[in-house]
Amino acid sequence: MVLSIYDTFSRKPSAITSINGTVTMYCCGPTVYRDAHVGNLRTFLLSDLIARTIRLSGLNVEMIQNITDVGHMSDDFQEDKMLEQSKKEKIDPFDIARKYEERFHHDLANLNIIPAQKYPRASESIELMLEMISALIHKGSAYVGEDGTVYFDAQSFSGYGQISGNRLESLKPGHRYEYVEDGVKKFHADWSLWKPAGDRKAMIWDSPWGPGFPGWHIECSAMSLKFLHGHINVHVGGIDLRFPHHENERAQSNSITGTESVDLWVHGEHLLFEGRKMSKSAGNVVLLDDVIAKGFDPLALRLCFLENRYRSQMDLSWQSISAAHDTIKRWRNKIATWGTTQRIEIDPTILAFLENDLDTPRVTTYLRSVEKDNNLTDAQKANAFLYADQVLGLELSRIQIVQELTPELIDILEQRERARSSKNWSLSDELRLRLENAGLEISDSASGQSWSWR
RNA sequence: GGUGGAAUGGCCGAGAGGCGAGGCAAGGGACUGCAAAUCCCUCUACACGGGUUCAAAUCCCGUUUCCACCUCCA
Repeated sequence: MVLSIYDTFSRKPSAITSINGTVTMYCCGPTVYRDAHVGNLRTFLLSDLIARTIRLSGLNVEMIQNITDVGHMSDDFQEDKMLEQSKKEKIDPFDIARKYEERFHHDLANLNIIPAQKYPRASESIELMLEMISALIHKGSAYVGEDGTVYFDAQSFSGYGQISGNRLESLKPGHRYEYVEDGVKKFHADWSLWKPAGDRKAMIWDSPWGPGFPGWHIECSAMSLKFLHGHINVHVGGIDLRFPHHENERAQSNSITGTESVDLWVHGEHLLFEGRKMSKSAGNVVLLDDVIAKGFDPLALRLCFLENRYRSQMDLSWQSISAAHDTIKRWRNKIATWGTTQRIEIDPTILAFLENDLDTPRVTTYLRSVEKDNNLTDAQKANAFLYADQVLGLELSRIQIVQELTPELIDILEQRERARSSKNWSLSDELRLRLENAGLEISDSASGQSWSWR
């Protein structure tokens, strides 16, 4: 069996395809003009879960994730997001890109996401895009407007709208915003592949149509086809990219290859915080560093995500992160006492849950029942947890990290030991409170006090 | 207006037509000098109105409310 996952295009779960035992995967990556918030990270985690499950089924994965560092226009200011942030921080736009790109990788590592094989940058793939734009013009799928902008001709692609369910006619009004007819496009749904530089001085490149910069959608078509050898088995991204980004990407790629370039379109639903989509304007943005700063294991966030279906909107709260933090800690402690096995046996139940559209909530529920089942041996329990952890990625076999105690804390611990042996309970309780405020957990037993970090 | 989803107890959330997942919080108990941790127990819900069926949270029709997307977005 292999992973079967919900395909937005066909609107039903479909078995993952592969070529000679390898699944090619493309994941829409970040625009590196700011930190990724935990909602962004939920989508990046989805790619990781897919890749890990595919490997558990015995197939290889070749995975690419792009870094958008040019051409992503901001609607508010009609300016490139990179350049906008560059002005704000008063540093070179490429330095902005490298800064947030590094932080993106840092976040992925903290969430125990296995890196892709390659993270191609849009700014380093301009040649690829220029080639593709020329090819699209040559095929009659694109045209050069009077202002020097190269547009994709939406009507040239008959399947336009099949991913999102939108129809070209229905899109006409441009309902959300006051629609401004710019008069250069031939058709309202056409989009730009290459834009002339105009007044712009930074992040521009020469092209057959004069100096300028690429449109946002073309980078994914160019990089996915190039780096995944012309065909993508699985394409992953957030639900909001379904339209227009993926719709446009599909039109571009298919016009080039003349076939269906992507087998499966997988979309992750949004994360809500306090019942609303996490966004800057709503003021409810949470970063992974915020989670860590509150003393939570970043993998507690990972567990929170795993306990919800990737296709459901989920509402995150500090309470649920805290609960997940405690659960991971308990599991690690128990596994340490059960003993880790040398060889992990396949657990068909867990594998079946995962291969059934990444049903991670069922896996975690199953693990909780294994945890409580008195008919299982410790070795059997450990095996189930460690087998699942190959995909869950919660580092359940990790021994608690022992941080150095400060001399002050050591002193308080010794004082408390003495207070306890002389049965000075009020002093003992006071000292315990001080230790707990410093982030320790104290437990007393017949053999004396012991401590651990929260 | 178009498009894609959703509605389950104090909260979060699985649900396959057929004895009410699970978690968190809360309350009670065991253990403890007291706690913490751990373990045991308790708390019986499916938006509304119809329909199909021996049987509906689940299927069908309608209604209401909510979220998201409609050329910024993970």
